[in-house]
Amino acid sequence: MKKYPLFYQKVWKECAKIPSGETRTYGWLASKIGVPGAARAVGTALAKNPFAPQIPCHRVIRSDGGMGGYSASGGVAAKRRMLEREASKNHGTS
DNA sequence: ACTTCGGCGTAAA
DNA sequence: TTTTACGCCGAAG
Repeated sequence: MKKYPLFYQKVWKECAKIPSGETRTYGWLASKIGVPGAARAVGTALAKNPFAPQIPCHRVIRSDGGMGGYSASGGVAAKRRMLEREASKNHGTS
């Protein structure tokens, strides 16, 4: 069991609070954590996240609406796919 | 639309 | 211990 920085845990926690089909920006998450402007630090936290495919970090996107990157499986492609899948699920249509 | 610089936190040197 | 480099960024030019 490794000890992770408090900042990382905050990020993962907030990230886990994001409802399905919804998306948040890194800056929004950073402000929620308590460090507005640390969008990059937030990205770093998600990048080092040991729960990579487990934590809904794929629901976090850039302020531009882009995916930026994705250190977990599949990369940006998988991220985009999950996002669309959860969004469609929200609509109720397949 | 694209490029450049700035700012935050962590990991590594 | 201090400094440098890095990362799923963001804003400005």
